[in-house]
Amino acid sequence: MDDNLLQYIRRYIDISDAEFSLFRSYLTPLMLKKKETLLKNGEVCRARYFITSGCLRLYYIDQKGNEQIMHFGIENWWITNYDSLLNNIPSHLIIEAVEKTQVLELKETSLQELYQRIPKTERFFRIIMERTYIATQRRIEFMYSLSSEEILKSFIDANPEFVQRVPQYMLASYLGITPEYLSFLRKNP
Amino acid sequence: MDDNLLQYIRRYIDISDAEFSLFRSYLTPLMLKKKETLLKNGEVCRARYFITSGCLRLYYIDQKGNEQIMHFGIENWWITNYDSLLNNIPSHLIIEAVEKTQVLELKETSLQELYQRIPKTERFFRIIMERTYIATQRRIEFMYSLSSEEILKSFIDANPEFVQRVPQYMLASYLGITPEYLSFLRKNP
DNA sequence: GAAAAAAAATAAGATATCTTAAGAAATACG
DNA sequence: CGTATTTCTTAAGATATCTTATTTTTTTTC
Repeated sequence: MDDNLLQYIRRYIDISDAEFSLFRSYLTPLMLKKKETLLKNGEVCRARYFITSGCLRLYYIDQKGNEQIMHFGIENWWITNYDSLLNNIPSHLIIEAVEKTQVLELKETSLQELYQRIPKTERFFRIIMERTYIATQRRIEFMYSLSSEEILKSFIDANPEFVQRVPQYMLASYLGITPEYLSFLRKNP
Repeated sequence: MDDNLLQYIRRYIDISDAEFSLFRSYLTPLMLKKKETLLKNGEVCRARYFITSGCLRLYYIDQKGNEQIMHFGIENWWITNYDSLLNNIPSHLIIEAVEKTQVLELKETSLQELYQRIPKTERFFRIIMERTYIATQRRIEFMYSLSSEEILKSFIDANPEFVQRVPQYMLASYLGITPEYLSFLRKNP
């Protein structure tokens, strides 16, 4: 688990073993059962979570009472509600385990301290943020230019193993279509 | 112009006048006429641009040959193609002036140097990236949960002055609808 | 200031996607 | 293991949005 994280960090910055130990000491492992939540509706988000195993989803309940999934998080991804975390506002987004999931919690207060003690972590989180943003941009472009059928097809092609892990109705929500229509699209190829 | 930039930076980090001068020396002012481009299809993006006046749009041409606008940039916003810039890949996104526009160009090579010379600039750009990401997240949530009619209405309500500045067909593209449908929606309130 | 070009409006018909409702299949649970 | 709950499928009818084509209005250009 720690090895994964270390490798992950070293993809982006040089960090000594001692520095990593310090970094690691700011992280708290949490184990979540399926359907347990990390962040509830109305709570202010106070931490980021690095997923070491399992799968989380970040979603909200819309006016009509439907769950709308913004994105999923899997192994080696950070997940949080940045808007709530950085602007100190209550979250209407919910972070919940899709399956049994292990995360490392990094409290935002700890992170600010970490930035002081190991300045290069600021670079690390800048890079993470850049990459997260780029992923989102690509996704928007995708959704803008493809029909639902094409979006579904290319998502399944790109993430065949992941598609097996989540219920189809969650996939439909993530892709912005109804489960019924997803079912229809799968049947009529 | 420089004052605007200085104020803007000081919203996020403490920076001395001397440091700001140094920062400023890495920026090159460019003046764009309407329809001039900062980034062409197929080019690798090498810089970020801080808009001091005017308006730019970032868009691509989809399979059907339609322009698809990803977003606009106005005064006091940074604009670039992060995917191309940071991954050194050719851009299929185009950055073009919607009206006469003045920008300050920050080459990526200069920025890397700046990170070394004034480490706190790393913090500044981390924060910019976070805020940019949050804006995008909010937008996705918006587009997921509202009908075209609601999206249009709330965009116009939130940005009445901006709506006057860009042609309607660009607004339609940005909001993900056809110009004809936008026209229809305006007529049938 | 007139001609050309670009942008916006209108409207009819086409299509993608949603809604509703019911039954079938799969999974979780005691 | 059998019942309860959740998830998935199917299909018909409804609706939002697009397409195409034409006309009108506005803006640009010489």
